[in-house]
Amino acid sequence: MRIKEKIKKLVESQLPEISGAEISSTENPTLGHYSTNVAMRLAKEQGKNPQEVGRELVASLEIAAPKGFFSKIEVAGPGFVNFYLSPKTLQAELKNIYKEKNKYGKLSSGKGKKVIVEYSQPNIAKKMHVGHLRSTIIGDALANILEECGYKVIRWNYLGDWGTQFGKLIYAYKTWGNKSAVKKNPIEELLRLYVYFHDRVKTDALLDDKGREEFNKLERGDKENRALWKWFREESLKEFKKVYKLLGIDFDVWVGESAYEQQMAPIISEMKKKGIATLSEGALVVDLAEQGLPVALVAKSDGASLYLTRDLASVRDRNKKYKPEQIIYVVANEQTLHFEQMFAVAKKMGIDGAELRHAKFGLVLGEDRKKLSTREGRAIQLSELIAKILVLAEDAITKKNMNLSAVKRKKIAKAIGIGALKYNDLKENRNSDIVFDWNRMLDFSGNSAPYLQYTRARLSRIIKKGGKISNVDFTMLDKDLELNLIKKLLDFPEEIKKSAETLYTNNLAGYLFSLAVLANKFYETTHILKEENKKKKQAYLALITSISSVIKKGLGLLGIESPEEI
RNA sequence: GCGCCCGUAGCUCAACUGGAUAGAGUACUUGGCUUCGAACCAAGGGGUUGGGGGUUCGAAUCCCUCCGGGCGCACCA
Repeated sequence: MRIKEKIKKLVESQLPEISGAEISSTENPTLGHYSTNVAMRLAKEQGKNPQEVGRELVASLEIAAPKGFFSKIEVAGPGFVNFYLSPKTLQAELKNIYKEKNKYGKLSSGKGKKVIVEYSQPNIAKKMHVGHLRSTIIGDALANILEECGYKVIRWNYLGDWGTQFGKLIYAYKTWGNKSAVKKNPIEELLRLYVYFHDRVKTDALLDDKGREEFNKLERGDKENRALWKWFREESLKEFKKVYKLLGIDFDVWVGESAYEQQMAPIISEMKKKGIATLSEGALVVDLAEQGLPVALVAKSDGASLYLTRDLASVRDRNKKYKPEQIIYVVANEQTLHFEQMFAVAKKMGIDGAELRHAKFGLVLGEDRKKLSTREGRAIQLSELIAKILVLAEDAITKKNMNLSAVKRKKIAKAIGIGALKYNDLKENRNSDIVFDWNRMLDFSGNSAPYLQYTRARLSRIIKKGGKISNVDFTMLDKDLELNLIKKLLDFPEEIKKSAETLYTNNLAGYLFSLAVLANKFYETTHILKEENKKKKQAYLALITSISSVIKKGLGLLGIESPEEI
């Protein structure tokens, strides 16, 4: 980023009339290392020929640029100005990167600021399924990335531990369930009851009212219902924590919707008092026509609270307690309207503080392109998915590497299997729906976590065998591939920054993959340990040390381990 | 019916948010292990970016329209 900033300042110094020259890092090295489109922008404004404007700019830049910094600046294509860094500049940059070691990539843009990332949000008394997986791993990665940018990140697991669903479950338990069955196999049994309830609703519409009734009792503090709720919640948490442990994911705050039930009455009366909420068909609603949104329901006609209302209470509470700069909700697309409404109501109520952002992601669909629903029992369970992938990973490792101890093999299987699972989601633009496909989840080749892990494991072996690195002469690295690798390393902080701003992870994943592709090319074409020129060998070792470190750190940001050997 | 998202190579997806010759993986064909770990590398074919129109130096990206898919739209979360 330093380099990019330098070029930006340089261009702006030559073009005082332009505000904010845009410099982009070029993908294709034949088009320079960096480029700018200011000449085209300027030409448009002034009605001039873009290439001519470009040539003028290049002429003045050549005088203004520090000597030897660029090897070439040229106008190309429709009027781009392309910058080619000199080998000297690249070598000097690598020297810095090498010195920074694992600190390289750390940014300070978020320093002194707090951000709450809310993710995972499993529902009590249900199993986590593939849908929760997306929120969990995207949220975890975003939290890591924001942390790398200097933010103090609060990882929040907002449990679905309140709502009518518990009324339904309690009704189902009281009607068809029994204590010993739940004790024996808590989650299985509760899930069975829940699915059974929804089956029965299809033929008996009155059941929905029964469920609401039980929830209402729960909300009013009915002792029996309270006890049941508490029991179900505890059993579920135990189950969730097992899954999180396997995924290597943890949270700072485990506060769910139930925490805000006390604040429902005051917040509802406040909305009434402020004239924001009005009665409609017995329920309390907020009109959002001005915002171009449908009416939002904030309290049911029986007085019971709703999701949206609890979310509002939570926003207010979070602002008060943590004073975050942002609250980021990592929640699926299907809830887009809910968040638009919630943000709009919050604004109307004058709840200010954190910027509220919905980092939405596409659904996981079945092979029939339909939503996988828990109610119909169609969802693939997370624990089942993880178990399967761990077995497969271990098989693959056994085939590749016979000499590992059982303990080591298990450990590596976890890194590979879980890594593949996570990377599979994180490499994609989170907006698109995903059609669930076992084969894709279990693919360990090509653009996948195991490819990156493998790349680093090979480099690690060389570094280990290469011995101590000292007195590195970076000018030894002068071949195209070597210089391209350095340029690629230079892009790392920029990719982290971009991910933090856009809340996307796919650019970072794609960056790591393209770095690994170059690294493997280098590996195949340059036999480092056999290099007879000692100075060259040292420089090669230093280069791959930096590459290995960036891959490790990049994967770490995505929540993926990269063991020294796999 | 209304709103939001999407449609790119056989399949799964990118494309720096309006930039250069639309790129990867996978599958397929071919070549490379006595050489730092072949979960790798090299080479090849594969496209009217769903159709049509518009905006401008420049469109997969923005606007209009049609076709196809997904998800929402008052007492679930």
